[in-house]
Amino acid sequence: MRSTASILHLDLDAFFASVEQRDKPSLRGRPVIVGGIGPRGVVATASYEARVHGVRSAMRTAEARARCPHAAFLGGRFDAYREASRLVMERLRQESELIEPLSLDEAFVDLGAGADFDPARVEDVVAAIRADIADVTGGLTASVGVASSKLMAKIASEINKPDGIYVVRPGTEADVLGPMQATAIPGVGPATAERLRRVGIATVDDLRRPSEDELVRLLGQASGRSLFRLARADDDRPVVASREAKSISVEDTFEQDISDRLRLETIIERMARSVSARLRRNGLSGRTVTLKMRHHDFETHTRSSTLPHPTDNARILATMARNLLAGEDISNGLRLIGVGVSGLADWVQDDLFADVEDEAETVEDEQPAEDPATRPTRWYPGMDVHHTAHGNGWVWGSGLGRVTVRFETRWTPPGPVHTFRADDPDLGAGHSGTLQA
DNA sequence: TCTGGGGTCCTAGGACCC
DNA sequence: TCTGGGGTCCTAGGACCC
Repeated sequence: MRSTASILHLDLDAFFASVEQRDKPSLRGRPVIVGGIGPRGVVATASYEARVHGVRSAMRTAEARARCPHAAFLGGRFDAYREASRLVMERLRQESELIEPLSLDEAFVDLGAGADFDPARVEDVVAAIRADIADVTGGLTASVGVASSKLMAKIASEINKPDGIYVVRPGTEADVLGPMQATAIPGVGPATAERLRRVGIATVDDLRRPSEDELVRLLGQASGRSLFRLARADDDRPVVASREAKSISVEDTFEQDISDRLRLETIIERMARSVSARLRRNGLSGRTVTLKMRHHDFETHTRSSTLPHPTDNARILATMARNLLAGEDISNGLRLIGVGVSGLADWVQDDLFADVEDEAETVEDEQPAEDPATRPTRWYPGMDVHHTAHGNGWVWGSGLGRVTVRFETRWTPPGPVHTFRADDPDLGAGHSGTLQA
């Protein structure tokens, strides 16, 4: 723990939903819910207008619909989120070269790594950052915490959320933290909270009573020791600029359980191609292939096997994953399957045999599935579209061979709605993103 | 029409080696 | 015909985060 408040944590408010409201003027001020649209979907982000009705992240979309039927339910446009995120991270990097992104909407910044940081001026620095972020992203707001450690900066950014800032004065960390629930400490989730509750620990102050050895007995070596220190706001973890990926994976929950082995194998092959493509795009290869299976009753198993040498070859990955499926009883059906690769190396072994076939595979990387049951919907709510006569808009809804589009963009007032045939040749996918024209 | 998708880290047991 | 300890790798599962 350093003596100055020079670690900043920034968290964009209701990020996915805010980007949607920015780009869809008719949704501004209205409840917006971004996440899985299907029968088994869950909420990724709810706008604050939806949170008023009790809608939360990770809630089933069906429950969110019941709580907030008048909300707009959107499938998500990750290209747009990535672009907004890139602009935010770029701005943070102007403040200090030492920034640690945690996800698209969150990052730590080590202000102390900047040469001329003046702790007395933090509030001004943060005000400038937030003004610039709103400027470059078209109005997105962020919540910011500044403190002498990562732990307290992250906790501080929650305090005045949304669109707020909180600076923890050095020396007051333990006092700020003490009265909070133990679950305020990142890493204390439902399971840990329940274990703590059973021994009468609810708040961080409670968490300071047991000895370190008692916490280790209760929670294990790593959690016990780290929680003993974090409860006292004792945290000297550095801001770390970039971390290398440890694994790459793809998974899919089916609308209905699948027990047909051939269909599952087809899906596995498609997933192996997708993982292979991502490995190649990043110049990586991996040794361990993991097949994840979630059964009809939600019981989840993984099976893995490890190659002597790393590969990025789609056929090898697919064969390994298919072999892992072979030993499993799937007669009651699977609700989810996933293919992952770990043991990553940032080099690719020369493959003496597969070069020719690889060329062909590269071409078919990430093609849509042939299987109608798993093919992505052509028109999903929220998706950007373009019509030759009406211009740019977004899909409001679709079904029964029709698609309804609202023609408006980030830079227009709320626009009109028109319905087309789903196969209307004048209608096509638009550019997800923030570039004008 | 219960319960996403993409990750990270930790634990624990067994194999194998020294 | 043993007895032990340490280290590393692999596999499986679980907690947690956004």
